[in-house]
Amino acid sequence: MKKVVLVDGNNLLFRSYYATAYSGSIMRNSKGLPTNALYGFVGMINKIITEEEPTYMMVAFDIGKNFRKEKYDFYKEGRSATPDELKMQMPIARTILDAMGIKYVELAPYEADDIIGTVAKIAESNPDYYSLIVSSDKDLLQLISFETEVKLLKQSGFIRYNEESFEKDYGIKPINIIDLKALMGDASDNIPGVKGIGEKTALKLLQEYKTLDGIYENIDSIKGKTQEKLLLDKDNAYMSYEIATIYRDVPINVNFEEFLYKGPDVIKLKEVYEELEFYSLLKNIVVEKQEKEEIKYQVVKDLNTIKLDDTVAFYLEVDDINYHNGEILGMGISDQNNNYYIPRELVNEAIDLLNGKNVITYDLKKSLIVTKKDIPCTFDLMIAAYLEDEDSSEDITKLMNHYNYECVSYEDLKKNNFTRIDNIITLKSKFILDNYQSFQDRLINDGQISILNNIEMPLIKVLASMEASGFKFDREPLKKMKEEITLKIEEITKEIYALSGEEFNISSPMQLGNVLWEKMALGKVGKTHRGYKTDVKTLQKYQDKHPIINKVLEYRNLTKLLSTYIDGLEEYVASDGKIHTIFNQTLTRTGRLSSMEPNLQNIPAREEYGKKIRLAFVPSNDLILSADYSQIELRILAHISDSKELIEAFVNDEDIHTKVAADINGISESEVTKHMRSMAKAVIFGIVYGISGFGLGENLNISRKEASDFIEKYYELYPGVKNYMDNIVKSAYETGEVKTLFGRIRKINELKNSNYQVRTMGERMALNTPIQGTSADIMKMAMIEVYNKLIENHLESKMILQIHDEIIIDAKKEEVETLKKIIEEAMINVVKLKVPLKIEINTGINWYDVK
DNA sequence: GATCTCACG
DNA sequence: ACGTACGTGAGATCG
Repeated sequence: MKKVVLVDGNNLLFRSYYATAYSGSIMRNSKGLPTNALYGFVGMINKIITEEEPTYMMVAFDIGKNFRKEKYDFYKEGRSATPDELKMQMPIARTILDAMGIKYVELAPYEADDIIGTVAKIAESNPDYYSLIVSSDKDLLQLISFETEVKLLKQSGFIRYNEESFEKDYGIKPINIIDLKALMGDASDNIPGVKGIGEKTALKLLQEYKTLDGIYENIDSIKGKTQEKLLLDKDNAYMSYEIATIYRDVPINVNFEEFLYKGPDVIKLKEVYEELEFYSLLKNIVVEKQEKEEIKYQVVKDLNTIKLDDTVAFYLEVDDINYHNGEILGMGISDQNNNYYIPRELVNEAIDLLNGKNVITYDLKKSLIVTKKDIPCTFDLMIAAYLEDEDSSEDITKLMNHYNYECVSYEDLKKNNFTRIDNIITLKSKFILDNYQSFQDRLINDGQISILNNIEMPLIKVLASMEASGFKFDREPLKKMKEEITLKIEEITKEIYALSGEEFNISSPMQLGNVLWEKMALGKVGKTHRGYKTDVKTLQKYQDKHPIINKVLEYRNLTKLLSTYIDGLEEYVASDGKIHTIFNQTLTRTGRLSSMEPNLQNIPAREEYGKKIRLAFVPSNDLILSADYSQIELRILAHISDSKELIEAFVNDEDIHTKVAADINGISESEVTKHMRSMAKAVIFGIVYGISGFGLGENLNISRKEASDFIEKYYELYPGVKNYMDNIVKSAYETGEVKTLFGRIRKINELKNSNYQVRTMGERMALNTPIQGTSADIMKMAMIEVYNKLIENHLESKMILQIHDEIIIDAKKEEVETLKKIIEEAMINVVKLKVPLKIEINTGINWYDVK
């Protein structure tokens, strides 16, 4: 017999909340998050598990609308609202259950009782199962049967009821709990029952007449006041009967294997407890030692002793996370039969042994940079893991730990001065060899193998070449700027102190907030966790209130330029006078690249003064050339939404923002003002992000109503877009993921979250990712093409940067014309959409001058 | 280490 | 009624 334990989750949460809440101050973690209900909840769940040792376990929750309430408003009326402190804990209870390895089920408009009733009913149809229901709610007693028991929780301890013990206690059959409720009502749920009949009378009646029907059939033999009351409230009695009946056919797919209790994911559980600061519970978690891979390897002294199979994995360790400054520590090579450790002095030669083999590694780009060699490699596990939504950080050990390879993290390895490096490196190459195949299979199965083979793998050496080339940096233009800014900051600081009447740290949002919004009372603004909001948008709202606001804005502007860009960038200038960024190819959730140490994708561009930072970015050849896609995301939107109007506009090379402005306002394009055009532009961008009326209103400083009307109008004019938005969200809910035009997948677990906010964010991701991701795919393919063409044509000009829809070339001036042709050809023809792609190319003697 | 702010597409 | 636009990285402050 297999035991199915069914738990009323809401009941447990309420019990544990109120068990401690009345005392006044409730338990919270250091961030102020209330945790009392969760702490009790976890305790109860643990107790259930140890006492009952379930084979299958499920926790049911109430969520959303409630069909009883929909039909009868008075149901549960008068109940005091669930306190916010408890509400906040509810979604976390789900997270805890996930980490505990316990399945939970919730489905509006049903209550937890109904879900439990449904599962118990299905369990009853399997002779192998018997069920135990855990709750303090007596309603659930109606579910008791030969195969189903109820553990009724009491203030302390519990009573365990089966058919027999229930009948002994109550003198009626379990199912007649419904009749009992129908008669006596339930004050806590506001079920009326028959006025004036309580538990005692009701039980006596049921013992005699068995059921509600029985009572009314024999109403004549019931005497006096009781008969009067029963007749008066007959309708109420039957209505109460209906409400009290647990609905046992909730439309859920019940697969008991999903309820199988296999114990917690200790790593996840630890994380959750740490967040909640459940230290006493943390002590009880035992992270089982993963089985240690015993690895045999030989330290290679002579490369001639190595004989490799056709398929080999290698892993190269470098002594700095930022590999541009790193030295090779050593290399591991694994094939089917052997693991070799190659000491650093032999690495360069050993790489030649890989020629002609099927070579697998983790983080090929790093190896290309540090060896400065062309390494043949067909499969980068780091990228495969990224595409499969697994750990793909620069530290391979995260992925290894996930697959039970015990391996010290890179951070700790470095702290220990890279001791035992030979053992660790060979373990890494062995791990790569052991696991690449399953990732390859997964990529083939989900259709992402072409993303790997045709986009990401060829892109690796393009990025490596860009990083290695670097962007030449001339400190000279910034020197004057730095002096100017430093002086100006001093000045403004004094002015701010004078205007506010006190000295404080202007860079501290907390102190600044207190001065502006409390002491000076310049406006009513929103709060953050720590104090008042002081961001640009908030400040701008009160710009005219007091001259100090503009001073603060200027202070912010200048300190940002100084610390992040002027001082910040200088630190990254290498001995060759260039800045070598690192492109992270396995980070963003949409498929875009990111750039770090330093980030060259966010160098000031929008504001004239900040833009002067770009004066320092100079060619190592003759010119900086920039090629950027015009409105690529909108063109992609036009394509994938198949919007007739948008496609036509792009095909005719119309100014899309002007066109939309004209359409929305019902005027001709020549009548569109600048203002109208920029409004339209904001609407269009908003749409791509999954905007709300509120959001657009905030952004454009117009009323929410006006903003909503704008959006509405847009949908009317471009029904294809609206249609796309609805469909993509719908399919994302069905499949839990979205894809780009080329099949790159993004899983969106947020859509399964029980929290409304998280879910709507998931919907916006679903909307935006195919657009942003497709654009990223296209740009990556174009870059590969440009790179290959540069080599084919033996050009000395180098691609050095990508900023999402733009590439930057360090150009030789005599190559500019050829470059323009090559780039245009590559970027425009990389894919055929229903709309043409369009690019713009500009050059300048430095990055600032590119126009 | 988390939070706030701000730079980019 | 909720809370309110997608994707990033970095510096300063705070606890």
